[in-house]
Amino acid sequence: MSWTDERIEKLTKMWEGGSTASQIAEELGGVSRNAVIGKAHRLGLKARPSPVKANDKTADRAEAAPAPAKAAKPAPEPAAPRAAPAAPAPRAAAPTAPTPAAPAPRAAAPAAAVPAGDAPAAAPQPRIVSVGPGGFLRQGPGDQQAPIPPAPPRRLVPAKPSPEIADKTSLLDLNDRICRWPMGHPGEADFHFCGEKVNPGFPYCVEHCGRAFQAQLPRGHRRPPPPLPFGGPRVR
DNA sequence: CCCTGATTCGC
DNA sequence: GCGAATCAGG
Repeated sequence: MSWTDERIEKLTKMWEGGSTASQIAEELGGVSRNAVIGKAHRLGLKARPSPVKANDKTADRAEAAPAPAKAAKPAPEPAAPRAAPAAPAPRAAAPTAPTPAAPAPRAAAPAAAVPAGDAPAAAPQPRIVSVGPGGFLRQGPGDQQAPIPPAPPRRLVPAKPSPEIADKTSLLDLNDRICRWPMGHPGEADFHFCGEKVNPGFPYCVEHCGRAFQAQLPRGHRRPPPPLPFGGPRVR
């Protein structure tokens, strides 16, 4: 697969929307998670909370002697790696949380680059109450402007499996007082459980206890095994 | 182990 | 430019 404009667009959209690289890769199809990340970086749209990049400890005091015991590898010159990434904003450590780029007062275009080095004026920033999942900003009820990155498009799942089993005993309905004898095949839409009142002391109702527990007959008098509750192993 | 994103580097 | 391999934190 190649990176067509459409695919790039989708990647960009999902990436900025907060989808994980895996989700994006799955959605696009034909590409791996790594491919998505690599492409995203090449496109210049990086910058999302990375689980591994949270490092930012101020150097600490009372910590001198212990040997670093690190860098078992090449450890080349710290400077001059590869293509010098135009480090845009080496701004001093901001005391506040690293919230997403403050919405520009004018052009609301979510530009990837934030070269604005020094903006002394405190722009009419919306009052940020909290940061929701995906990094979008919650605002106070009085604030007008809608949150610009709207809720990230997460994958949706149906609230209910299907109306067919709505009145049937599902896995979640099981307790130790109702018969858990399976009806149908697991994985199928109408799979459910017996749901009858249990035979006290047993996990099944009286009827299914009769199926589950059978007297051991003397050798030579065994009957062929009863049909398995699931109808036997299924072949896919 | 699983997940995540970041980085490297041969192609 | 691409992406597998690798790294490293959660």
